[in-house]
Amino acid sequence: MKKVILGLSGGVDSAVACYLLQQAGYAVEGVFMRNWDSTLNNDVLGNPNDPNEVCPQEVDYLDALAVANKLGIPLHRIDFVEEYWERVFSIFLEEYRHNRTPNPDILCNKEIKFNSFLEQADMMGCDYIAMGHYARSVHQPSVALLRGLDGNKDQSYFLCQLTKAQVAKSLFPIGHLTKSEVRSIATAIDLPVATKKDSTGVCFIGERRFKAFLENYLPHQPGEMIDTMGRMIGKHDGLMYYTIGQRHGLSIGGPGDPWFVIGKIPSKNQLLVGQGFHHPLLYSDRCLVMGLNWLIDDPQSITTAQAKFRYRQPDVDVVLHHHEDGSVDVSYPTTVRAVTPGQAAVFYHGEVLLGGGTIECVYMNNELRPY
RNA sequence: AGGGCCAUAGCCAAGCGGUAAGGCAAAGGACUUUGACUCCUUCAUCUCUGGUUCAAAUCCAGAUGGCCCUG
Repeated sequence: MKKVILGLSGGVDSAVACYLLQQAGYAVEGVFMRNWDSTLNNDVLGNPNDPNEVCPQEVDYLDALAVANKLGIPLHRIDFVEEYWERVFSIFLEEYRHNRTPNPDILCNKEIKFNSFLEQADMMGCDYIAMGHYARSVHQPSVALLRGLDGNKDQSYFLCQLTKAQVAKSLFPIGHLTKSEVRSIATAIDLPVATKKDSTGVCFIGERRFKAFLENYLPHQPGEMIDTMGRMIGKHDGLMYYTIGQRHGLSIGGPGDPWFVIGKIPSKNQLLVGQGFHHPLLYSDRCLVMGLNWLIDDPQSITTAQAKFRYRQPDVDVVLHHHEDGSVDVSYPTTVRAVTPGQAAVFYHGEVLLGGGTIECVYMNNELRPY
């Protein structure tokens, strides 16, 4: 009997994954990861949780425990608070300091869930690890990672930094199901978390009022908001608190269309703002992607693909031009709104995830965008 | 000092005697394992004081505030 170590989060998805693994004949053990300590990590501002109540993380643990009991598997608890801080959160903050918009959950998957966790699981003598992601792994005849079948929930975007070795060790038991199918299985077998609301927010940290949350770690650096004519439109609290294409939180009232963040000028600590969802400066037709990770054999041979520049964004047809240093120029003649440095560009051929990297800089008609 | 114009929510702004449109911002919610976007909901008795009228943001008088022109 093959042994699987499953990440049990306390949510429905991993719970149903557990059940499906059992049905498939695996010996399953659960691991609850604890990667964030609000007190230790000074997570105070923007934290909606009443410090006097049982914290949501404990609730999740108890839910995971209830699921483990219901399904009759052992549940272990592992603490990666330190690893998470050093290998995910500190990089996350560093990116913000550079006025970029990082994607912590991609790093978390790469460094924690499919690395630290995998190491632990190996020590526990497992054949595979499993997670409740909406994505599919293929091991034979060759290793591949596919999109989740539920187009609305597909989470393969977050897995773009996994190596083939990691995918080869991973099972995604719910990747071929839709969310509603997962819910009905959960209901059918009477799981205690069958109707629990989906969790969102940075994984392991949870919902936060984001700007306030960042203020715990990145102090204010007030400056001006200006429009493309150089007119002062308002004040900002720090370039790092804003992302390209953002509308809310600018507090710019008055006539005309809503205002959006359309650029950053770090040398003057100025935030560039413009009116209208379709402001021309928000659009680009090319970007440079670095830090690429490929899940296929001959990446150089890939010259066209579909891509996502943000989670849940519709696919965009792109043309890839590979540089010698491994970076890739990605062109998208159809033009895309708010492609943002720090976010991931993830490439697909149909269902297959080819690989992905981090957006470094963005161009329109060969002109660098001030992002 | 004369003359003219204007005064509606945090900001723009409809309304022209019949019981306050809309947009921006903000707040709350939905969506979402990043960050955004998007969607939904909420948000004024009309500068003040008198008067005319069954009825006034809408008419009249005065006050206050702001803008413009003339000396």
